[in-house]
Amino acid sequence: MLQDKGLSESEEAFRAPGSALGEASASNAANAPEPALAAPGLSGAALGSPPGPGADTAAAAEQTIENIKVGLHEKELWKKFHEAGTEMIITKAGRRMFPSYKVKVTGMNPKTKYILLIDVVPADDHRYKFCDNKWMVAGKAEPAMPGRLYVHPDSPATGAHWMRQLVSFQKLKLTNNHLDPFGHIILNSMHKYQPRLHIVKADENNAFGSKNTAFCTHVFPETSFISVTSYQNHKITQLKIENNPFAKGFRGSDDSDLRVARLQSKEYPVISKSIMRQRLVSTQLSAKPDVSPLHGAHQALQHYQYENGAHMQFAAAEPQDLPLNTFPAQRDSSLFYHCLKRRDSARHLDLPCKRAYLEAPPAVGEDHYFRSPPPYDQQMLSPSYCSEVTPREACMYSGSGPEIAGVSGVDDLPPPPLSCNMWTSVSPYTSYSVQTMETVPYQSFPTHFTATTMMPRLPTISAQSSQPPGNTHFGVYNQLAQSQVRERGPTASFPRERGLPAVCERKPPSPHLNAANEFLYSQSFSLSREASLQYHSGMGTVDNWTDG
DNA sequence: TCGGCTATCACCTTTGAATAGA
DNA sequence: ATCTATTCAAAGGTGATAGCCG
Repeated sequence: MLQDKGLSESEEAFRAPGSALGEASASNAANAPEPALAAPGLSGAALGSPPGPGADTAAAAEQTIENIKVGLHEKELWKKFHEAGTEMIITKAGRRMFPSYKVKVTGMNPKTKYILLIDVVPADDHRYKFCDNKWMVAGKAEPAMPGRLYVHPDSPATGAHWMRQLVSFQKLKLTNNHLDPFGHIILNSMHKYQPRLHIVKADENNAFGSKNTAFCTHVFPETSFISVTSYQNHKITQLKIENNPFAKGFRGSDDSDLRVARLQSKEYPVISKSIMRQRLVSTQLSAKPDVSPLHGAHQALQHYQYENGAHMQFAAAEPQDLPLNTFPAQRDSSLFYHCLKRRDSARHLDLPCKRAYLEAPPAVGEDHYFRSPPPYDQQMLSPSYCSEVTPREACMYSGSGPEIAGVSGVDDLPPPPLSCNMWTSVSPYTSYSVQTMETVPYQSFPTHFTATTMMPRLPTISAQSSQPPGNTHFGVYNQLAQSQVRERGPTASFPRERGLPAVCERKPPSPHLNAANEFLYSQSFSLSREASLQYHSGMGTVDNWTDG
């Protein structure tokens, strides 16, 4: 839970132009249900605090999803980690991210309901090793893990709700357990990943996967990280210890070492035996040939069939012998990556092992997986498309009924609970190309930017199966795991908001929880793969959704 | 042999219930 | 009777460490 101090700092910073909160925003109208007349930019009321009741009507008429701006909380902290090469521990039981992913959202329609979710996609197709105090490519990436989404527990909620306070994803957990039953995001160790925030509109005209679903995607390059099972870079270890309150127990004597080291102008202070050991290990590693021992072992997995995998590639990244911070530090943190129609749908891999896993998950049936993302149109990259209003398609899970979509008609009631975690599917590695907008939209789009999808890991298990095109299947797995129950279960009452109530993290227990969970667990969806779509500044809508 | 993974540990924060006081 | 503040124990998160495993 974020401390009051942190929140106030955050909001203060957010109100300031060019503040430490990186912002990302979409522009250009695209969504049919809303008039596409919004002027770019935000009103003052939209910044920092939700508009008052009087402003709602006007705001509702003008605010479209492309006007949504997202600021990364604790951007400076993220930058610190990024510059050192962020590492995130992954464990079998799941480990939280630190820094945690928290954002400030503005520009939403206060009365429209939105779903906020995060996915974590591979930043490239390499496996890394830490050698000579830096990360180096150690081979080809292992097959991607089952793609999962972390849906914010408050979803769906009104724009006013999201804008009222920081939106915290601090309970998101990362795991390396391929059979993880808790809905944590599954990653491969020693791989580089990029978290992405998706905002999906969920009003009655845009009900969670229905036609014209609008969404936008926000990526903060400084939140990229390499997943590890134990820290490799002692600098990261120290940053974690210094900044993570849970690790306060490891401060102590090291602090004196740090002070001494600073006095001695050492770049890397001598901290502890473990750090010394790490250095020795790193030194030893540096003498090893740059070969991934697992590479060969996973060759067989490269046959997994898939399609519609996202293509995303950080243009500035040099895969060879790079420190983690391959994103230029000077780059605007609010880079916005366009979601594009995938052009190269013929790119397939056949991975029997992975497929077998996906088709027979331990606790979830096949129907609970996303199977296919919609295609994306690369042409959306062209500025000439920006003002067009054409059918769009988003690869988004869908729900049937207002309960899940949050279309209750009573905006200010607590939104019905939605599972925090869902199975999506896995599209094994493809390459990725990334569209970066920085602060000058629609310029300098690299030509290699072929395609991205909002859910690049949407599975395509049945891509070449008997399932006809246009009827690909989306499945949703709901996390019913004890962790989630514990986090949001009936015992998680709210006698009062201790500490900070200003973070969208906890919500009162709801009697609808089980129903929603069951719904999500059992529902499966499909969407037309042939539907055309266009993305405007990372926003898309869904056409031709069909319930499975 | 070695790099990566896992279980376990001590330490710390967070959380929520219980209690006391206003 | 209600609300607020304080206390405390349990739960949970952290990095460190040793040992296992492929």
